[in-house]
Amino acid sequence: MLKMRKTIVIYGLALAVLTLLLNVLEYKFFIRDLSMEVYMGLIAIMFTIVGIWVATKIIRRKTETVIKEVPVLVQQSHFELNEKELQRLGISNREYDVLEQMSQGLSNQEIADKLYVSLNTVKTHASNLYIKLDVKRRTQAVQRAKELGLIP
Amino acid sequence: MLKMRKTIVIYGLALAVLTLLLNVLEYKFFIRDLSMEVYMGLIAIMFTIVGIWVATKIIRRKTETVIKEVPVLVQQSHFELNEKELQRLGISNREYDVLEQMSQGLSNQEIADKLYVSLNTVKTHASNLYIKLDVKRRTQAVQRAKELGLIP
DNA sequence: ATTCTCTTCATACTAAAGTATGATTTCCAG
DNA sequence: CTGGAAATCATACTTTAGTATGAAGAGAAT
Repeated sequence: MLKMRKTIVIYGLALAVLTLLLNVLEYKFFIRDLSMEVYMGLIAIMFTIVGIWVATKIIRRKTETVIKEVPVLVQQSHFELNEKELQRLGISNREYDVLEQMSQGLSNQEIADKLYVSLNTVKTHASNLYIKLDVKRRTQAVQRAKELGLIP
Repeated sequence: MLKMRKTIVIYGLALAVLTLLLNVLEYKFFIRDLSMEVYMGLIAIMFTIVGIWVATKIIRRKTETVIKEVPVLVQQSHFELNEKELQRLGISNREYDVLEQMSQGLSNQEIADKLYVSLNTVKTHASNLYIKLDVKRRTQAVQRAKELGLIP
């Protein structure tokens, strides 16, 4: 609002200066000889320019901010482990580790290497997992685990 | 640019109308009696308003577009098959059938029974799939296929 | 007509997965 | 301190998965 007042002051001054200028021109160069239409046209154009200038001064600060909401697909960033299900099914820590690696598509041997245990150990954990998840194969285990929110 | 031309036309018309109006006023109501300053002031104010109007018409198009990225969790509720990938990888119809059943956690034998083909046929399709998907195991194949949008 | 892909299937393997059982150690709770 | 769960591993075995190779019919494309 402070700037508004400033704009009005500037506008008033500009008007005064132009009026003076026109008066000076009027008496010094006999512009009165020109037809009224041309005279008015000049003033009109001048003040249209002034108007545009004023408008830009005012409106520049009132730029319409169009907030365009662009939907961004987020790949499952919100996974939260369903610990209740884990407990309910009685899945142990190590079994869960194996399940995780399984869901990454690793073979039993690769899981064994990653977890620093023997192949047989992984097989045992896997077998126990299948019983607890009530499935027969690892592909089903991964499917079921995802359904139950045990893995992302 | 089309809109610019339209604005100019409107402006020209407005100027003409106002000039005419002033001429009519001039001869009918003896406005000439008013001092030149007041007369000019009125014209100035009028055309300042016109200028502002023109300016708003022009400037309104300078809207600041703030692109706000809204994260949208897509729970893959509506799956749309990525046929381009299927073609790119050269996966045949039958191979895709096997892939689908595979992702359901079925064994090769179960898939064979479901598709009314022999176990060996399923194995062949599976093997070819692994080559095309560049994976080694069915678990990885399912994973990869999901990433590529081949299966839900 | 013949080349090519898809589909089917077989045989013969190798590799991996999965089951069953038992043993050992560690660690926690009753 | 002791019974039980958890974790580890082994041996032995069965079942599935996966590879390699070849073959043959069907249909589309050239």
